[in-house]
Formats: sequence, structure tokens, C-alpha cells
Amino acid sequence: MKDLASLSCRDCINSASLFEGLSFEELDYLVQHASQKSYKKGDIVVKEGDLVNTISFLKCGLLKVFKKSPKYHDQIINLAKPNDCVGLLSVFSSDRFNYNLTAIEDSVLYSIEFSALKHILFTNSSFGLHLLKSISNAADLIISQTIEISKKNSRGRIAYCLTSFAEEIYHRPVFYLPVSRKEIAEMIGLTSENVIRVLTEFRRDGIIAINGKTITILDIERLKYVEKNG
Amino acid sequence: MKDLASLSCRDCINSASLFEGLSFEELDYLVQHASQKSYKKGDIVVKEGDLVNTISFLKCGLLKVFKKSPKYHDQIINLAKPNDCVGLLSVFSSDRFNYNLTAIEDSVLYSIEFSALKHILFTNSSFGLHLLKSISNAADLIISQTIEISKKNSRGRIAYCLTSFAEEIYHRPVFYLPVSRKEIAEMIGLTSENVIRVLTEFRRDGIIAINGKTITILDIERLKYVEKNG
DNA sequence: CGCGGCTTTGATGTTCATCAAGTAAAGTGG
DNA sequence: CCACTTTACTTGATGAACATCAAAGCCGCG
Repeated sequence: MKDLASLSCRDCINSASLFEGLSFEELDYLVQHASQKSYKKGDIVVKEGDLVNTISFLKCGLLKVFKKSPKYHDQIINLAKPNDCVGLLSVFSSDRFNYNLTAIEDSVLYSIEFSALKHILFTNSSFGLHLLKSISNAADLIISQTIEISKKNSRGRIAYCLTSFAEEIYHRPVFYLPVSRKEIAEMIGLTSENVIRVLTEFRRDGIIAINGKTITILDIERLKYVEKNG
Repeated sequence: MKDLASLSCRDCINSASLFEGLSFEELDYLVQHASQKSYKKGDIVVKEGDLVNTISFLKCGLLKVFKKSPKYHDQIINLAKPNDCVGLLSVFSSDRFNYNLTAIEDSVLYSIEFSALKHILFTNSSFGLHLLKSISNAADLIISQTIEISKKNSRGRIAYCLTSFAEEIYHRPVFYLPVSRKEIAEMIGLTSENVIRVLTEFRRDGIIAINGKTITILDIERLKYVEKNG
């Protein structure tokens, strides 16, 4: 049983682009300092202020990364999908998480002790460069997404949201929405009422079909047009 | 003359927190692969798509970091102040700049060849960790600023903008605005008309005084209240 | 079975963008 | 140095987009 778990850890680490270029010995070392943990939909994975002592990435499932706001709604920063590194930013910038993580699907997380990662970093500096690239990319992505979103109107934002579910996360035109309308609103800076209104509009226009939480994208071209010109 | 230039480079590198913990030899090595360049207000420092082969930081002056938009206005991402590392994100995430840099005050930039930095990185891995921290912090800051701004109304955004000029950049309540009203608008996602309207409001409310491009903050408490509750 | 949260729709209001028009300032060429 | 052009700034009027408020139906869950 222990071996199976190790094995799957090893597989997971092998497949993570973050660890490309490491030797077998280094990978083994990481596996020996790694563990996996499962979370049910709705479970809290990390709370803002929690100590960071591992670097984690998502094997399967979906997490929402968000900041709590005392007065307003929460602000969802992005969704972490399988193979994404979780909290890559926080790991280095402080010893505590700046964000909250919650599972919005049943999820499995692989965690490598930060000290083990540092050990590799100290003995293999090209790994450091690799890490730098990964972090820069992750940050660049979040920044440019946020900027792009903020330039769009409500229709453009919803279109953006739907296409990324279909293309980035589920890789198919029919999917079960893992988030509530309110959470969509928190992702793209709208109110839940307006999210609903735009979704209804898209349905009436024949761009999508809605069945509760199941969305079918009927006209991806039109959706992308709206995303671009919204 | 050459020695003087070296010396000032050395001073500059010494004072940059990025290079804390490096040995004298390592610092010397960096200095030997560094150069400085001056820019006049309005000069283009870097264009989106330019090759990145140095890592630079601002000795003095002020730069605006922005993305061009074909249809809309430009989007100003942040302002780089003295001692800020410029394009720290782009350096590692790609071999080309993702952003434009323009001097909005007369500025002096120190640039270290990226290859020299890599050399240090390969021989000193704690420097890698240090770099990771710097990049994470820079990214974290931009992300949280962008999120904070997007939650505020127009008054809150202008208040944010004014307090950061007074406290982060100029460290005094009276300052000459280095940017046009239009550029303020591009920083905080408003139109120039509304920037002007809110500034006039603040003036009428006795929160600030305006004399062309010179702003005097009369009531910082009230300004911060507006920033917080806007 | 009833409570609370999520969803939906409609009515209303606020905020901000857009349009328009005029003034001030700053750069340009003779 | 002055006419000329252009760009920045300012104010008002109008409209569109989105938030807010309200009410009702739905669903899941203790």
C-alpha cells in the first residue's frame, strides 16, 4: 500500500513540468519527502495565513484560489487545475499563504516538503532557473488575465469564463459547472444577478444550453467573438 | 571616468536588496558586467517584444510599465520607482519583454547582463532563493494591487493613486504629478474626464489643492478614509 | 417538513462612459 | 518671437451598463 502511494507520487512528480531535467536520484529524493492528500468538494485546503512548508500541485480535481474580504464578497483569483502548482507565489514570497484554497471538486494534492525542494535547489542551480521561469510564468498569466478581464464588459467576461471552462479545464463543450453563479461573479467582478442575466441571454441567443449546472456550448465561434469584442 | 562609473555601479549594486548576501567577488563580477544608461523624460526604455538580455533596476527617476492595446487605451500596470527591479517578471518567463517601459521622469537605469546573473546563480544557489523571493514579492504586489483597485469606486481609486504618489513615491504631501490625467485614468481603469471630476471634487472638499500638475494633500486622513471606503 | 442558501426575474437607481464644446498650455515652424 | 497646430485639461449633458433592492420559486439538508 505504501509502495503504491510512493509509486503514484513518483508518477506524479515525473509528469510535472516543474521537475523536468532532474536526475533519478533527485526525483527519488523528492518522492521520499512527498505525500498526497485527498479533499472532498467543499473542503478547505489552505487558509490565508497558514504556514507554508510544502510546495504542492494538483493531481486531480479543481481548487479555487481566493482572497477573503471583510466587507465585500470574496475575490476569486484563479482556479487551479490538474498539474498546476498551488501557491507557487506564496511559497517564496513569505512563510505564510496569502490566499485561501478550497476544493470545488474532489481533489488530490501532492505536497513536497519545502526543505527538500530547497535541498535540490542548493545542489542543482539549473533547477533554480527552472523554478524562476515557472513562477514568472504563473505570475505573468494571472496579471495579464486580470488585465484582460477588466477591459471587458459583462458579456465578454462571461464568454471568457465559459470558454476557459470548456477549453482550459474540461477540454469539452459539455461540462458540469463546478462553481455557483455567485462564484462566477466573484471570479470576474460582477454580481450573481448579472451573471445569470448574461447566461440567460446567451441561452436565448443559442450560444449555449443550460441545464442546471450543466452547460453546453453550442456555438463556440460566436462565444469567442463575444469574448473578443466584449 | 570609467572608474567613477564603475564605482557608482558598485554603490548601486551594493544598495540593491536583490544582491544582499553576495560576496565581494560576486559583486565585483556583476559590476564588471553592468552598465548604466540615462533616459530623458518621455524616452522609450523598452518596447514590448524587445529581447531581454539584462536585468535592470532604476537608480533614479520613474518609469511607467504598460501594455499597448490596439483598440482601447494603453493599460498602465505599475510605476517603477528607484531601486525597483525592472521587468523582473519578463526576464525569466520569456526571452522577450511582455511590457513597455517609458521614462516619465529623467531616469538612470543600471543593467546587469543576464548571463552574468546566471553565472552567479549557478555558483551560488542561495542567491537563487533570494531571486525567487524577490520575484514572488513583486508579482504578489502587482496582483494584490490590481485586485484591490478593481474593488474600489472612482473616488477610492483616485484616493489610492494620490496616497501612493505621496507616500510610496515622493514621501511628501506636495508633489509634481509626473503623469497626465489620461495616464492616471490608464493606471486605475477610468476615463480622463472622470479622473478630472473626482480631482475637482476632492479639491472642493478641501482634501487636496491643485495647481496644474502640482498636488498638495491637505487632509491625508480623509483621503485614506475615502481610499478605504471607496 | 421547514429552513437557508442558490437561482431567477423584474423594477429602480447609481455610477461611470461617452459625446460635445470650449479653454488653457505646450510644442512647431516660419 | 509670434502665429499656428496640437495636445492636455475642464465642464456639462446624456445615455448605457451594471448594481441594488425586492419577491418568488427551487433545491438540498438537517
